[in-house]
Amino acid sequence: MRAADLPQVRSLKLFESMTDQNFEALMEAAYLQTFPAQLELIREGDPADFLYVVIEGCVELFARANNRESTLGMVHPVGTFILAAVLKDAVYLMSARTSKRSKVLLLPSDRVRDIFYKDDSFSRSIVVELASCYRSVVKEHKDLKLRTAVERLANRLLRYHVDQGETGSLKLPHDKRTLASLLGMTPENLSRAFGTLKGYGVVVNGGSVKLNDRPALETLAKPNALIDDRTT
Amino acid sequence: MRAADLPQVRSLKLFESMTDQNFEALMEAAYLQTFPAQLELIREGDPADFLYVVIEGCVELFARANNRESTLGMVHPVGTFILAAVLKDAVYLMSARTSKRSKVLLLPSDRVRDIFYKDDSFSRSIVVELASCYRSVVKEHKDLKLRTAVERLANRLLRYHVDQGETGSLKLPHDKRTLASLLGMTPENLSRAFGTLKGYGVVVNGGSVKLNDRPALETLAKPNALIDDRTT
DNA sequence: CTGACAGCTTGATCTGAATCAAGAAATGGC
DNA sequence: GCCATTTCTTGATTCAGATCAAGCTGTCAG
Repeated sequence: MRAADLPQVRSLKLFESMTDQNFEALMEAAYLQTFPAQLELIREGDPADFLYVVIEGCVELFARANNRESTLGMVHPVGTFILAAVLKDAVYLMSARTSKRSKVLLLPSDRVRDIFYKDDSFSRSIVVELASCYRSVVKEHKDLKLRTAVERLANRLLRYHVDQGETGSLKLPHDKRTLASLLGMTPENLSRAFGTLKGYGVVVNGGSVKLNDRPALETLAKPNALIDDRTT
Repeated sequence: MRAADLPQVRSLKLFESMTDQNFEALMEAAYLQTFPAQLELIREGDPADFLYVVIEGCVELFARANNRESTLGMVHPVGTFILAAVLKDAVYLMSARTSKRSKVLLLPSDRVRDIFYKDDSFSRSIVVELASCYRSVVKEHKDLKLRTAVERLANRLLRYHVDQGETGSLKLPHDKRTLASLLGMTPENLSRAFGTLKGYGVVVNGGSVKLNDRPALETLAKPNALIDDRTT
């Protein structure tokens, strides 16, 4: 990878406190690449050759089985994916594709494991990242098992709203097809769910959403820190 | 805790390669306790004061929201639970109760974090354990999103069958109520799902299940290593 | 043995969500 | 700008699974 890209990568939380020597050893074998939209980066079942870090753009994690496909998560800058597979030297459980043009850092997994065991600071960052990813999936799982489709959508809108600065309106960060799959429903059903939310002050216009009656929406959504909070 | 219990704990994979000194420091503040069935050990939302290790018995992990309750997992010996909350010093995302009389090891979480940072061998074991838990939840999530209720039950039966030595019959390890919740369905629907599986050679008698037509059951279940395999 | 109770099953019905089938609206290429 | 393609919405219908309501079965205390 090019030397000009190094400072940008070095400043990521994952790498900032590791030693220069180990950082160089890690980057020596790394690739920083820009991929077009809709490119399949990894396929579930393949051995975990690289750890991926999304630097710019957005990557969709998904899985297939029984002729069905489901979106399991969206990774935004700066986030990693398939960390557990790399640490365990196992196969990927999820596939990944870019959802828009994206800059992605690829770190060879044997190198990551080497330095994980050498560099205490790096291993701590990794563990925090891994624990966070773990808790995110648990929250997703609770969301799916304990809520109806409309409740999931309502809470998701409230989350995006907070992410985007609580201005009373928000932009959907993904197309509705993807959002539907992420929320565990069909696109048709997402449309209808938006219809239901009209009664709670939710006005949709393409990818723009206005929340005109937050109290009503929250009464419906019943947001729960143990499912919706991104930080803990 | 009593000195007599130490060797048993020391031999657990999580602790076997750490230094004596660190092991003693960890155990000094630990409790090894036996709890009766149906005792709530932790409640979601509480701060993670202890890391739990199930030594004997069985512990159910579950969560509540919106007047609904769902079983998220069952922990058998020797398994840990709420490791991520302990490492992140955050609140528990799940509640836990004993499903039968159980012997459980409680490790104060500040002590676990201290020694995690001091003892390389321990931290590696922890990371492997954490990565494994993470991958398990991802698999659960895929199971729920990509399969119907009958498919989930069929695959679960095949899993128990393998766990118990592929003798052609198996014992359900939990009562049907719990199994239903674990599989994301109601007890009534579990009954009906067993009814459907009769056509595939599945004969149920209380907690005993016979699989009389494995090929048919597998055709229905379409087991998938990336969802069902426990080891990778 | 008997009654009470929990756990499970079965049947009837209802409901949330998927599917099927058109349209409508946005998007992109030329 | 205009057509072609994709994305989204809307309506009709079907289906899986939840809920409601009895009934059944095994267990256990007395």
